[in-house]
Amino acid sequence: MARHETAAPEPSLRERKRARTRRALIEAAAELFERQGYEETTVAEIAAAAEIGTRTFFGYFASKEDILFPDSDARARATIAAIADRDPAEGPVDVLLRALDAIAESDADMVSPMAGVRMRLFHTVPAVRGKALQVQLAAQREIARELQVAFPDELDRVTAAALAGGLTGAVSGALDALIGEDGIDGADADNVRTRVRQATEAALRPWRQAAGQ
Amino acid sequence: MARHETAAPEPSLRERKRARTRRALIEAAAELFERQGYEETTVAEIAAAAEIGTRTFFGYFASKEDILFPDSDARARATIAAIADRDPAEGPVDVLLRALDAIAESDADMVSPMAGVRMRLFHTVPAVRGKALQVQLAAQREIARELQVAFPDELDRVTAAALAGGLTGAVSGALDALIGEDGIDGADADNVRTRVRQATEAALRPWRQAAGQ
DNA sequence: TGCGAGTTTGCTGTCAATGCATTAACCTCT
DNA sequence: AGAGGTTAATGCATTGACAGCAAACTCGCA
Repeated sequence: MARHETAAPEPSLRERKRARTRRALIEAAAELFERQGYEETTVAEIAAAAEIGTRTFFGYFASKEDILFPDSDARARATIAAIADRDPAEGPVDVLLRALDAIAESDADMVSPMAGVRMRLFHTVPAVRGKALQVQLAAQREIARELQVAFPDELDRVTAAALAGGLTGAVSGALDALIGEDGIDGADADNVRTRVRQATEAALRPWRQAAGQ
Repeated sequence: MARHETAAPEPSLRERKRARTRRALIEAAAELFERQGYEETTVAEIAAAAEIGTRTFFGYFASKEDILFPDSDARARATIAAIADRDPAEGPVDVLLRALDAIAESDADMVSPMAGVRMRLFHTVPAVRGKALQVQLAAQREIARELQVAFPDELDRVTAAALAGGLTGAVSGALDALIGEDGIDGADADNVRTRVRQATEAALRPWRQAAGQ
C-alpha cells in the first residue's frame, strides 16, 4: 500500500470539471457501446451524450479506442509495486506470481464501468482486440524492465523479457480460454482466479529452476 | 517442405493474373512503406504503384494493415502440421517446442519482402503493432486448440491455452527485447530469421532443460 | 459466338482524426 | 477586484480508410 507523495490536496475547479467530463464520457461511451455495439457508435454520439463538442472528445482521449482503457496503467503500476517490495529470498517467478495476485486484487477494487463492456467487445471487435493487446504489451515491457532491475544478476534483458512475456501470455491465454464466447458467468470470479493461477503456474514451471540457477 | 495435395495443375489465366497483381501490390507496399513509412503511405499510392484502381485494393486485402501479413496462415498451418505428426512418445511440451521451432523456420512467412519491413514497423506504428498482436493471438489460439486435441487426457482447455500463451508470449517477448536493442539491419530475410531463432532459443531454453533436452 | 460468373473501377457517403483559428473559462499576481 | 496569461472548448475544413452501388469488362465454357 504505497502512498504517493504527490501534492494533490485540493484539485482546482478546472481539474474537477475536467475529471467530471472525463467520467461522463466514459460512462456515456460504456452505455452506448453496450447498447449499440462499438462500431455502431460514433464519437460524435459519445460526445453528444456527454454534452461536449465532437472535437473536444479528442482532447480527452487520443482515439476512440482509448476510451476503452481509461485506466490502462493501473495494472502496470500494481505490478511494479509488487515487484518493488519483494522479499529478498524470492526468485523472479515467485515475485511475478505474487504480482499476479496483486493485480487481481487491485482489479477487484476499482471496477470501471468500462471493464465489462471491454471484455465483451474484445471477442467481437478487432479494433478493440488490437488495442487491448497493445496495452498488454506495454505492461509486459514495463514488467520486463522492472524485473531486470530487480534481478540484475539472474536475468539479462532478453531473458527478463521472455519471462515477462511468458507470464502475460500464460495469463491472457488462460483467461481467453476461460472467457470463451460468452464472458464470465458472474459468480465464478473466484473460480476464475484460481484456475488462472493454476494454469499460469503450470505454464511457468520450468522458469523456476532455470532462473534460479 | 511439405507438398500440398491440392489439385492445382494449371491455374487459369484469371487466377494467374490475380496472383500477379497480388504480388505486385505486396511488393509495391513493402517498398513504399520502407521508403516513406507506413502512415505516410496511402492506399491510393500503393494501388497506383501496382497499377490498379484504389477501390480494387480492397478486393485483395480487407484493410491497409492486412497487406502487412500476406500469408499469416502459413504459420498456423506449419504449426498444426508440426503438432499433427508427433511422435507418440512426446509430451505436450516437446510437441510445443517443436512447433515453435517450425514457426521460426517456416519459410513462407519469413521470406516475404514484407517480413523485414513489418518488423521495423512494429516498433514505431501502433496500427501495425495491433495487427501483429492479433495475428499472434490467432495463431496462439490455434496452437492451444490443436494441443488440446492432441493431448485430451493430459491437458484441459485452460492449461493448454496457458501453455500455448506462455510459450508464444515468451518467444515474442524475447524477440521484442532483441529487436528493441538494435533494430533490424537490412530488409534481408536471413536477418529476420536469425532474430527469430535467437529469440526462440533464449525464450525456450528453460523449457528445453526441463524437458530433458 | 454469346451467356454468365467473377473483376475492376469510379462515385458517393460515413466516420475517425488532425490542423487551425477563435472564443470562453479559469487562475494568478498585484 | 481586475488585468494578463494559460488552458480548454469548439467549429470548420481536410485527409484518408473503407463500404455500398452500379456500370463496364474480362475470362471460362457451352
